[in-house]
Amino acid sequence: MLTLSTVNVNGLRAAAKKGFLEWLAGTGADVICMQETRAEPDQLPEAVREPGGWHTALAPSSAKGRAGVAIYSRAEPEDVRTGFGSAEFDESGRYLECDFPGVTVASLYLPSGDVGTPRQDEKERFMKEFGEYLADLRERAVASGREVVVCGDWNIAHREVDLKNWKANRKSAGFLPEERAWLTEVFESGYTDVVRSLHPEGPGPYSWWSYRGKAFDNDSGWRIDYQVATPGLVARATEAVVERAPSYDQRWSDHAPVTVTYDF
Amino acid sequence: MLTLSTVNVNGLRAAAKKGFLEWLAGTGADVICMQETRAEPDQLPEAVREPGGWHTALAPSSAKGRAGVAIYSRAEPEDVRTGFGSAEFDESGRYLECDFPGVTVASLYLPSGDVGTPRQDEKERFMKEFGEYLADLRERAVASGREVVVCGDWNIAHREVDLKNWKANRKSAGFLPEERAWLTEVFESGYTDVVRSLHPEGPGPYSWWSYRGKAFDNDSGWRIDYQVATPGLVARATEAVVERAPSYDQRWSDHAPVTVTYDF
DNA sequence: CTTCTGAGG
DNA sequence: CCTCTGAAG
Repeated sequence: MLTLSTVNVNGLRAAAKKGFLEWLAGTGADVICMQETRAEPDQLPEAVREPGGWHTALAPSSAKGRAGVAIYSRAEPEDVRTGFGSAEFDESGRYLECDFPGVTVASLYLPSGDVGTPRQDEKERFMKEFGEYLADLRERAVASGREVVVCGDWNIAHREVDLKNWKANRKSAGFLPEERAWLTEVFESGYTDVVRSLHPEGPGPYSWWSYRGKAFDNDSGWRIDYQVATPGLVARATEAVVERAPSYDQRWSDHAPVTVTYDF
Repeated sequence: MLTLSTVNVNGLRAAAKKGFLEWLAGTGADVICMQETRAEPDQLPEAVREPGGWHTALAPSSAKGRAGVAIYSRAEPEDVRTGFGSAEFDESGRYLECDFPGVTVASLYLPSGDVGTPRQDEKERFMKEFGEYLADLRERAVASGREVVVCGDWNIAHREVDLKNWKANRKSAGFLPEERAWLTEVFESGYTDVVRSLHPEGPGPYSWWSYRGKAFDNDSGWRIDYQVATPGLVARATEAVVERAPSYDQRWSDHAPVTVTYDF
């Protein structure tokens, strides 16, 4: 049994002040992938950087206060690797892999952008490079008989059922035709969207609600956090939940943890 | 009877969220001089920009989020003037005058600096220019039979009794020999430190406690907020209080209001 | 609306 | 330690 959680914490320091550590103490997950830690290891309190019972792998961004991914695991990883061989992105705190027996778990934070801005161009460059890496990763997994799951904030809603307001967002970054097409390619290249495979019907479950306006209270959310896995894992996935907070004030991030149990 | 308060609000927007408006509603002051408003008029909520029963004169800095002085008064001023004729400082939100019958009330926010930094050089340039202006202001007051009081954050403790830890601060900006000498000059040129004249004994009353460490709880304060007045007002000053908050959490600024009643 | 930063205090 | 800012989300 392997239970995997992924959550964009929107600042690990802020999250820790608002309840992340209580969630961590209560979770049954074996591995937790985090995104947007937005901190150097030295900036984190001890209880966050090295919580008892967990091994922690951190990949901060070279730009202070930006991005940053991490993987916490009850078992010590066999190997830890940062980046995916990209000159542009390997120091940007967006990708981290940990190997466990028979399975590689990755934490991904795909750039977010706004249409017509340099950040959106960056997102597109990332998608291109990372897509190629995913193909390579899969080939190596097949060759070595390992499974792979890439957990994280992909910053793209795949289909209309993956966001509350798809009509209003047809021209919004995160739901652009080219972004959706890219995800489709990923999902047709030997990787599967595990939550959707367990819950074929939408709408949702959403995993992100903007802090702006009343998005959370109106459940005006997006499903942009995924566990994207190779077939051996998909076949063994038994349960998926999005741990939506009970109320606005009980949130410690604008994203909710996406947790999947694998009979592995 | 004229009651005058002066207080560095350390961000009028923040202060308003923490109790400034309640203090305003309860004060018996007729005129309130404020410093470090740190806001453009448009950034202020209506209840702060135009509270009922008050006339408000604002002199924001041209640099957003910095400095800024204001004068609130129950009576409408006869005249309002910003700056003191300085090319360098007139747009910096550091000086504002309001005329009332027989008396000119000014709100002053003297720059603060750190030894060896450009800000300290700026403070020194300000002291020099403003010292000359004070002499001129006094001459005009004498000639026209008006009184003058310059209220504000002068960012200088005058004597050893004016801060808790004078020995440790002999080389600190705000208690440098040259700054203290400058204040002595002011106080020997026809202006008087009204609070000290009513309370000749120190230590204190302090008007500022750093937010750092336990300065407030230890009463490790500085007296840097003054009402500096011409003789006709000094002679009529009957009572002076520093409205130190009852506890750390009840503060809405790191400074306390300094309130003087004049039998005028 | 929130989290960072860095300047300023 | 606190309040702004501006970038970012």
